[in-house]
Amino acid sequence: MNISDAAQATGLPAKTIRYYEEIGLIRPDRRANGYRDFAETEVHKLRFLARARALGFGIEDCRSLLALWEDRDRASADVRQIANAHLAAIEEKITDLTAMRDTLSHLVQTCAGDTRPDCPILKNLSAAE
Amino acid sequence: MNISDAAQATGLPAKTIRYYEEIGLIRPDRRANGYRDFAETEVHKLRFLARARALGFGIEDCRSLLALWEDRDRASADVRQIANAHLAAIEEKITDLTAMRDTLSHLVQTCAGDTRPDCPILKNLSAAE
DNA sequence: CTTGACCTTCCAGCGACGGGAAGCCTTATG
DNA sequence: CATAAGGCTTCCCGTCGCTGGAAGGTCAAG
Repeated sequence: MNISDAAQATGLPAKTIRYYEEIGLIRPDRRANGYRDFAETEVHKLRFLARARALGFGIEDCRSLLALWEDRDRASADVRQIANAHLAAIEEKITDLTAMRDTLSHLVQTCAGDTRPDCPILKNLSAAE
Repeated sequence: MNISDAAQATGLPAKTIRYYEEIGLIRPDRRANGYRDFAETEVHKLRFLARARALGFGIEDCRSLLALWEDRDRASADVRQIANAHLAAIEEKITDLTAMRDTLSHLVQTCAGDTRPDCPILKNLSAAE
């Protein structure tokens, strides 16, 4: 299986797949001509990675999760701990973004948005009380 | 006013202030010895930038907002348009993060988190249905 | 005069890729 | 069999907004 087929099968760009190999997340075989040759197990790993990334896990978390996935003697507590920490980080981001959204949406609503220069948005940026 | 005083006055790290000068957001004076000398107007700009960044505006947005701020003939519509676009981007991020959080929090709750290897989190990553 | 705290510039790195160049390999067509 | 198109390879630079650190000049206190 060539890289473009693996890309098609996983939804990941070929560039990303090469990058994952470079940083040691996957280890596809090589043919005599130097082309990567993706076995089904590597494709499966790529799909795993794609889903973990879609849930926002960072690369190092993905590396850990992948290792746990391949370890049949893992403790689910280890997986849960990673997921839990990530969940907390996401919730913090949501909190921050929500605060920004509330402030901004209030400012946008109070701004006339016409040709006059008077603007509560700039006023707020200029001197938040 | 030296850079560390400006940093103190604005809450921005000195490194960040130097960076803002490098990319042309501010233009502090220089003394004979090469030290930057921050007038009150530059400090004011820095405070403006700090607040805009805290609301999540990107550097280029900050540049535009700063230009509008200094333009007494601006139209508030221009300010509002930038803020509105940014608001939409934030809301999209919140939507994405919320979806991640919902999925993750469900998975974390259904994972026993003990010494057994069985784990719905890995199961989900392995094959989301 | 020395010490230590400033200040300066420059260079490298973060995360997770993406763009594009230069060059080899394969496949389809004339 | 030659050629063209497309796929594959590696390599290097750019993204965004800083942050850390090195090497060296400057200043104020004792």
